[in-house]
Amino acid sequence: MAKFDKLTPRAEDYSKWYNELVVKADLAEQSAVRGCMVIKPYGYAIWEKIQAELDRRFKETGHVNAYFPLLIPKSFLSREAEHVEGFAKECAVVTHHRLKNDPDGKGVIVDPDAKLEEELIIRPTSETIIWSTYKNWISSYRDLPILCNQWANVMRWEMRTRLFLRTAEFLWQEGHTAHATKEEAIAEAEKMLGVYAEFAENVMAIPVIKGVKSPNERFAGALDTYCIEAMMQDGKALQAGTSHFLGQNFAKSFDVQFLSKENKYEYVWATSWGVSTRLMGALIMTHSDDNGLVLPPHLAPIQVVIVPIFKKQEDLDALLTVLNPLAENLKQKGIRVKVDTSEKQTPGFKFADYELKGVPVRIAMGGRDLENGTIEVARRDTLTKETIPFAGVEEHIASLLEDIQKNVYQKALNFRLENTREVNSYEEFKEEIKKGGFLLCHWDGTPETEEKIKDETKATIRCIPSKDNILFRGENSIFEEGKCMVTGKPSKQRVIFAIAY
RNA sequence: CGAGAAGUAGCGCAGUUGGUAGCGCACCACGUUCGGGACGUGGGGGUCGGGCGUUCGAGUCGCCUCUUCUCGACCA
Repeated sequence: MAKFDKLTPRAEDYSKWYNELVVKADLAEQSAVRGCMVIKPYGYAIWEKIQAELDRRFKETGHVNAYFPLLIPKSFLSREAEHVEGFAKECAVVTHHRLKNDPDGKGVIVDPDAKLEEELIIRPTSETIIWSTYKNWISSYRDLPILCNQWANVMRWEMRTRLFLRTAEFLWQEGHTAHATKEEAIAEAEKMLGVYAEFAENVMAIPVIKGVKSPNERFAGALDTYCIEAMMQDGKALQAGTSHFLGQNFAKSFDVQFLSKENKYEYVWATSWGVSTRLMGALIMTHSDDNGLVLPPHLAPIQVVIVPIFKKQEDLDALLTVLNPLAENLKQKGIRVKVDTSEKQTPGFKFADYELKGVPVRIAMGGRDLENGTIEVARRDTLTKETIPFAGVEEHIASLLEDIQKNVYQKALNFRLENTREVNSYEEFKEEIKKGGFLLCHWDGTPETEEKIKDETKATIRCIPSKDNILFRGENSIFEEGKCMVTGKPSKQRVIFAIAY
């Protein structure tokens, strides 16, 4: 046995485990630029699956893709007061448009003569540039609604970054819609939250809680922020997606009005919604184990890897006479298969490596199997393997993939349910929050109380959950009225507190 | 921005009192291996983050500087 670096176990150092896994599973790495990551082909393949699945859902709900510029005039950002307040501290600014040779002869310097008339900021989000554009697109109620999405990169100059979870530059999609009525805009924001939740659960196998953000956690410039929240294996919460009802804030800031059927000018109602490469972090921290990544089959770039075990070329040739048709049959069923015939590594290395990369199903076949008409099938989620008859293995694999998809979801849901509890006093809360997980508590609805809790315990309100969530097993009093655990004032329902990423 | 740590081969690291820059992995060649991270032999690869200084001589000592990581602060 050769020496090789095993992952740091989760129990030893969760944060270290995550960092190592991202790099060793070939998902991403640090780049030469602080805070910016290189997403490697394997990681990007997963992101492409995420994109494809989401994009299809956006189209199905009537949205179209467009592209707006990377650079935003500085003055645009300040049009909406809360918006600028939220983002100003983390904007990269373009001030010049030319370099020139350093007179010292060492490299280049910024040409002071090339200073921009108006400085440009690299988008931290695109509401302002989009609403300045929508002004030109909208004049009548007949122009509405506008249902645009864009796939783009954005930049937020974060102090501390972590691959996928918080990077200075990240990839995302941002939907920006314009509506004639408040009701329609709210319905849109809620609909897209539903799309995110369905996608997270069915494709990513991540159970999420749908809810509304408290005022403290609301998007800068929104009237309401809806969100899906997930629980990571260390008991911390991760916001996996948000959808905002923006009211008429941006329409007023950019003077976007339409003439109604009644021939009256009205301001347009807006929403925006987005998910980012942070979902990759959620994916990793929801399912993976000490052996590496665990991918839900619906997202895995390789769903089934076939590893022939051979000594000589003729052994491989013999195996391939059955394995190539098998791979072909699986492809016919729409299954993503790789046959790894490389001689560069031994089978044992390949087994460990595909485990590290989270491939859901591994098939191995050697000379012995060939004689016996059997094949070895191993599943990544349970780390179990079985030797089964070769005949009819395709059907077995197809249903196995579905089993794995369901199992990883169920496992994550069970974990969340086991780590969600009701807490009634602030004293109890201070103790319980140290153990991690979601705490369901009564809160008086004031930012002051939330702030106090945050200062004293680091926990924040992740969301005010809506009723269509599985939050708890059995009896609970989540949606009953009660008294705030801190102030004793009345509370309409319990909210979710947690330490968040 | 505060505290700590670290920059030496592609990666991970060692380098004692200042004296010709090394190890493991990876890479290349050949051979043996191959059912859970194989092995042997041979080979290629370096501006020791950068600058200045001390010294006959600096990876090593001093000063300056740049960068990265971890933990805080910050994070709509």
